[in-house]
Amino acid sequence: MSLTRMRARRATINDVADAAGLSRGTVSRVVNGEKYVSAEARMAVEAAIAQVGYVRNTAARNLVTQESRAIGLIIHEPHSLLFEDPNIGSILLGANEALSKADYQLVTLIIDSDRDSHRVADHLRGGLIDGAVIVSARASDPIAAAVADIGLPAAFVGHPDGTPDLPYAAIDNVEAARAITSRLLGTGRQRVGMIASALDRDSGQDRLAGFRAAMGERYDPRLVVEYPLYTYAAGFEGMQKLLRRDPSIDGVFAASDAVAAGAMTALQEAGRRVPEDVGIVGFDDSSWALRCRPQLSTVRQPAGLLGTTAAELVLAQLMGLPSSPRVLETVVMWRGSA
Amino acid sequence: MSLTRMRARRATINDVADAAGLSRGTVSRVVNGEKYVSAEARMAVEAAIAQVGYVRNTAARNLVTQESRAIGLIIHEPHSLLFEDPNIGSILLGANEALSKADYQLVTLIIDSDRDSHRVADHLRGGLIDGAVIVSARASDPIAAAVADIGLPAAFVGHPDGTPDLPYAAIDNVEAARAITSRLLGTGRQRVGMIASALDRDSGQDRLAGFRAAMGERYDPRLVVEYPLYTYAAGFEGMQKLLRRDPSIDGVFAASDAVAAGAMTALQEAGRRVPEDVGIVGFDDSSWALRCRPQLSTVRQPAGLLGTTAAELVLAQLMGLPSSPRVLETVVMWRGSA
DNA sequence: TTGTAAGCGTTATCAT
DNA sequence: ATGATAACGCTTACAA
Repeated sequence: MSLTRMRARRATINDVADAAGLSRGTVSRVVNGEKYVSAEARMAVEAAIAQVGYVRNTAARNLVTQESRAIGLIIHEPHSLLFEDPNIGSILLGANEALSKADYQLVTLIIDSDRDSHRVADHLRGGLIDGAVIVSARASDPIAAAVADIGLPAAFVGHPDGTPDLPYAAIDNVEAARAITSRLLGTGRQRVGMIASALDRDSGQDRLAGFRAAMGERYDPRLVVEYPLYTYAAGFEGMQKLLRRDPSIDGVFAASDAVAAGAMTALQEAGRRVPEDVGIVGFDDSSWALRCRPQLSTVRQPAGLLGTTAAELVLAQLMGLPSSPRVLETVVMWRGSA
Repeated sequence: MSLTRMRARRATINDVADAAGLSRGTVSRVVNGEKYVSAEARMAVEAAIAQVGYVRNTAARNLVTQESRAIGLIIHEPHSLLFEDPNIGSILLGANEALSKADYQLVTLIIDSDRDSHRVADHLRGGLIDGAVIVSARASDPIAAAVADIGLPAAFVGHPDGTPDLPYAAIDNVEAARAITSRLLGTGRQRVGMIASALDRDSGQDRLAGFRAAMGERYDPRLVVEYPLYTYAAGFEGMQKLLRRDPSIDGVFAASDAVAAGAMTALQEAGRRVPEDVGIVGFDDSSWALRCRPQLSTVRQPAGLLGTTAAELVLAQLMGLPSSPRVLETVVMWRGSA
């Protein structure tokens, strides 16, 4: 006595062909909307499809066509950033939009452990994906190797150094940081510091470098504090530390809006007025910026466009076109916080 | 004259077999780490693999094994929520953790247009995925149909009604809303209102129902305002509206922490002290809660666990185990805002 | 322990 | 316009 199978075998193209009294070839042509099928054949096939409940097996199709029409987007962020950083959502949506338009499926793969890292690398190698957009890769992890391994068309968002020679979509963090710091200086501040973050990433390093460049002679390492992540908490603690180090501080560049928001809270709790007593500027022009009171002066980073551009970079490679790095414009948004 | 092909054909298992002087079968056994291969054969194969640069084609493998060891996570959120709602990141990470442990690859599919909706549905149907976790499906969209179509093992996060009879991982929004509203009432407030949101979703409806239940006789529809999204902006505007409607309002339940944060800002700009003049409570215990001054009293929603549980629900189905809805505990976090 | 060969469900080429 | 038939790259009985 045997148990009844719960789920019936999926109908194949053969079942359709049989039901329609036609060949597999014809069925395939109908399914793919090709020319050269008679109206009657088409109708017969369509009826048969409905009758047997056929849906095409994409895996089999991919095997023969040698493409998947899917692009991976790999996110490798520290746990907390997935929550705090609004850019990443915009990047995702931007990439999705570009790919959707080209009729590619975006599949997002997240890396949150070594195990993930290897599994994702295998996924890339396996031919399940035609290309990849890589958000914040670590130079060391297996992803870069996998991409190189099989010459997978890929592009970075951002521009970590030490990574393979791939096209990227990025902004000029040093120039943008220099610009907003100069503007802050332009309000007449005498003692300006920075809450730097994520120095293990190119963006973190570059923003610090830009700050330093703008400060020139006035740069004082004692007025710079460093935190590993672009978080509200980093800003809050960082500002308290700066205040302790030099109570006369009257300006601060925070490495991101989240950091700036934390700093503003710390400042206000310490009884300093913003922007009268201390001016504060951020980076990103994320939703944080408008939420602060006063609203944040910051650098607008075109997060969505970064995603879109990176996606287009891999699309270009897929079409055999040359694709080279693209650096996008940023603009200083001057509001009430400085 | 013909152009040189840029990328060489990928090595197949046949190439390895040839290079090693062994059969495909043996190579396959080595690759899959099976028993019954001699040490010398294994070494020869490994050498050959390295020599020809072989990586197995997963699509082909999936075709024959009839599984992909991948689970889709479908996110269908209005644009803005992907940025404002921190829960979704937690859900993602939670699901990923559970699947990673079971050696499944989580692939996140996002839906941001009708076009996406259909493409994703095809992706599900195509056999590229063994199961799906669905975050906030609309009852109407093609996803539910696709899942039903082929009987794909799936589970919801949350519990939209009108959706097919699938297991889900959710919290009891009405009970939780009732609980925190009661607590707010317990502080002696006389005029308490609500900023309701997302009434097109089960969570939005249920939170309103819970509020209403807690208010009983005291429920006054004039003290309830509604907004489509759980956003800071909704809270800000909603609070202003409530204040206009009844300046004597002294308590408010916001449908989410983001909403509560907006409300708090509006209150403070209007010169009301929190919690002295008006008490405010939120929902989620997201990172917003600790960011507010005073910190938010709110309902802790175990977002990560929701993701984990939903993932386990589909894993169970994959193993042929029964899987039934699971409702997770929430707890009231009482802090300074009321 | 290893080799052989039959699929997995498609698409694509070539006759007809 | 349609039908055979050969791939696509792999796993897996079954035989040896």
